[in-house]
Amino acid sequence: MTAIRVLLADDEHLIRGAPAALLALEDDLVVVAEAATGPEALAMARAHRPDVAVLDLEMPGADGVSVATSLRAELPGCRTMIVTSHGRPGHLKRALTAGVRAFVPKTVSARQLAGIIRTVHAGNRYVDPELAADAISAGDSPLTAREAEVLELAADGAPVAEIAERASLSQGTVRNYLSAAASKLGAENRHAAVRLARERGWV
Amino acid sequence: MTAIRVLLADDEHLIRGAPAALLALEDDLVVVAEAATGPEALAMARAHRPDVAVLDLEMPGADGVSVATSLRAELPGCRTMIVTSHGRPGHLKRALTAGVRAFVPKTVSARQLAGIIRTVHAGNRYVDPELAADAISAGDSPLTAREAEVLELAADGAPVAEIAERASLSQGTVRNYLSAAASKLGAENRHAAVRLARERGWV
DNA sequence: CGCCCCGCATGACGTTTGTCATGGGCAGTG
DNA sequence: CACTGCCCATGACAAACGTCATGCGGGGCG
Repeated sequence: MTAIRVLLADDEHLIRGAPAALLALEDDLVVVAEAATGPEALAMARAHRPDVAVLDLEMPGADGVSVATSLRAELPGCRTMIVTSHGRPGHLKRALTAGVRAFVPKTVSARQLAGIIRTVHAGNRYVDPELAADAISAGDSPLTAREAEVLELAADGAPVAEIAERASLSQGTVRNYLSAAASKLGAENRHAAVRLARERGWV
Repeated sequence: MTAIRVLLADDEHLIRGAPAALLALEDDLVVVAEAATGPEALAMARAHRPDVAVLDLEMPGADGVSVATSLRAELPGCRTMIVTSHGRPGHLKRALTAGVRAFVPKTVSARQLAGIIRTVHAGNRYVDPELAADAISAGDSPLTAREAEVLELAADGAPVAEIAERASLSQGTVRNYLSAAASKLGAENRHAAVRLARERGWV
């Protein structure tokens, strides 16, 4: 049996260090490449053609999900999985629709991670039960496309006038969307709405 | 020479896994305890009396700095150091004034971490050069105590009325502080101010 | 001591925002 | 084709917000 070839992409070097521990215990895994940024991960994947790519969700350059989509197009044989510290429900959904095979919080142990890598390599999927429950209970985003767009422009606390200009909309319209979004999310005002949408991964 | 006794506290299991790799390479370090939350870290420290405590900044229960202050009071012989993914200048300052001996980003390798642990155990300090530069250029918080307090209450987008009640202040006063804070930070409104203050670690 | 500066606190005033009613255009569905 | 839901826009009114003038009290300085 030939070993599973793994690509590790994470800007936190300590996390990339974990597989060293992994290798000491598991002899059917081999780390063929490491990367600290999104673009670097892509380049490494092209060069080394891993069986499984383990991607951090938050990386400089490009986030894990977008790397996964690129990878899916370029290297269909390569399975991808995401690890993250912040398990937002929306991110999980985005990842799964991007064809990611596993979604794992960084709270797992190296041993568990090894198991999940094997699961993924065997063609199966894995999602952390906790995160899955959150995602299901949180449900889908109730926001329309425009509402989400406007809410995103409001994310850094910009005044309505600026948002209206950047979205090429009337101020009244912007206020309407913001109001609609806030009420759909059960928020008192748009800023609280932004916060909630962020928490659920809808922005 | 007897080995350095280390406590590891981090909710991300993968990070705690790194020292396993470390142990394979370094024979003068021994991990005597691990913890995933703030309170757990304290309990473990009391039970095992480590030489050096390596604490994550963001943990459930209590953050690394508050654990460090408690530790300093209870186990003066124990040196503390902080590791973190998000290197905010303000956090570094808070940590140092709390008597923490080292402040390190998670981008370091396990080998570097080992070196820093030795440095700390020898009685020296270490701060990541990058973070130090940021902290110096960012400077001190220009906010007065009340301004910071009110800004913090405004952090989740609450309306002024609620903030006023929670701070036992008049609404006008709250608006004043918020306005002052925003202008000091160069922000257009309080929400942008909150965002900026967060980035700099001043809240 | 008298002085001034700064932090703290408040109410008043004009502006921005949230909300609601209303209406037209446009796509998808039964 | 009628219907429904989304998008875009407008105007009006009340509530929330930002800014200013003002006043009080304590610490540093001449």
